[in-house]
Amino acid sequence: MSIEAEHQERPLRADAERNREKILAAAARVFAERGLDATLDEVATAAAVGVGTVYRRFPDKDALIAALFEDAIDEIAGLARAGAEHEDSWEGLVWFLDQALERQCANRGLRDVVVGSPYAEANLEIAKGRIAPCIARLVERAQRDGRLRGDVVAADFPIMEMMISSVGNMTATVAPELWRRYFTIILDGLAVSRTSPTALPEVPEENVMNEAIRKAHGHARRSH
Amino acid sequence: MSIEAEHQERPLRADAERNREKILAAAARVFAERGLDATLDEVATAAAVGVGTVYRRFPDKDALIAALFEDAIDEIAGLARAGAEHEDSWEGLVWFLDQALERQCANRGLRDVVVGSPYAEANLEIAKGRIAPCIARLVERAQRDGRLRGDVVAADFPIMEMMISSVGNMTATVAPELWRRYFTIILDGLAVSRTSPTALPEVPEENVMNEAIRKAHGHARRSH
DNA sequence: ACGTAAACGGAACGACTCTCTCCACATACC
DNA sequence: GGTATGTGGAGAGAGTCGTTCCGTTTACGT
Repeated sequence: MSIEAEHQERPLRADAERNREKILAAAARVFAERGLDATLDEVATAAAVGVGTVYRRFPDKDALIAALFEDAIDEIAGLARAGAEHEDSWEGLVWFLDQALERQCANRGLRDVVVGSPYAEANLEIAKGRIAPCIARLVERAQRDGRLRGDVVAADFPIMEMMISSVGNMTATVAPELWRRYFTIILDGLAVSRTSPTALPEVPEENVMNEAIRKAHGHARRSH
Repeated sequence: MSIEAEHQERPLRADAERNREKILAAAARVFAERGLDATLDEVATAAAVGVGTVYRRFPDKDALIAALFEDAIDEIAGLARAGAEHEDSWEGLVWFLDQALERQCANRGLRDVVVGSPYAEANLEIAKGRIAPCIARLVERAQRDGRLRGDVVAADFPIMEMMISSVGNMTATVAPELWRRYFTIILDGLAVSRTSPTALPEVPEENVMNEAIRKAHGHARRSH
């Protein structure tokens, strides 16, 4: 109709482009640490920018979140496909879970997206849909090879991931690798048979729980 | 000093006592379903009583929560002691975990208390302190008997409990027994050795996760 | 029966929180 | 140097939730 069918909007002014990048970087940091509940004011402050600037680049919070996490979700789907190419089916599955968990445990925002926060739900469910079939293939192959117990089902895996990443996120600041203990225990439970347990990494301090709880309340305090 | 040293305050008027009970019952129901974030207005409505009445009986929200959960926490400590009396140390441990999880998975409020919500923290930490040593004894005994893998530690158990109960609470309305699958898998991972996996209960529907997520957003929706 | 202390309901208060808008002011680019 | 573009951040607007207050009702002793 008008001038030309150029969906490409005119390039941003140099400073605007610079700020856009600062915002994305800051948002990535803030959402990773605090989860998707973090305020856009926090993001703006972390980017050394005003909130208004954030809203000039991204129509609303959901759009910013979608822009940040669409790639991350596709990356996970890619990992699942890569795992399927491992010659050993069990190790392919374990490798995929390890990689996915590493990301979700280090990034509270990513976990929120995957587990399903109210944010950007609509914008990201198509992306999330791409993961399920990949996992299904990984699981079936490991079961055919007699390595993965036959009574688990593909749908169990997202649930176990969210279970493990709940530990990961809770203890992220206190003992960032602690989730691997429970991941190892679960893997030992998923194997068809084994003669002795796989060695566990990083013994937890007597009071990780308490410290994690204390820290968590620092940022999520109720009013009173 | 005065009239007499009767800490016992004069008995409540009949209707007041009746309401006190209605409030406690309603609070138990509401907190079990919605967790400690539930409003006192919700509790009052569920008790068919005004908020003012709740505040006449309990100085504040924390006091109500403490009144409700102090017993529940002591009960868990009791379960741990009971588990220690089982002749088979492994089965004693499993029995205790099962009992504790049954309670925490059916009761989101109890889980919040144990995992450490900001509510009534001060009021209940003494009660919580009674549990840890009981678990330690259970764990050590099962390890001495060579049934429980030696590289786990008592402090791992509260963490695994919170992991499993996170599934329990998330899927409570959709598939209330689903957590038992992951409990079983973890037990298989905790045993020193086994030749074949323990049968898993209740296969999850293809989309439990999604439904659970959808339901969860029903009650915890952000503003927008 | 009746008077009064006790209890009641629930509107409203106050103190937050968080998204998003608005506009006087600054800046990059032609 | 002129102007479209971009900026900051105060504050509007819509919540949420614990707690209080007080006009009304009710149980209970006399």
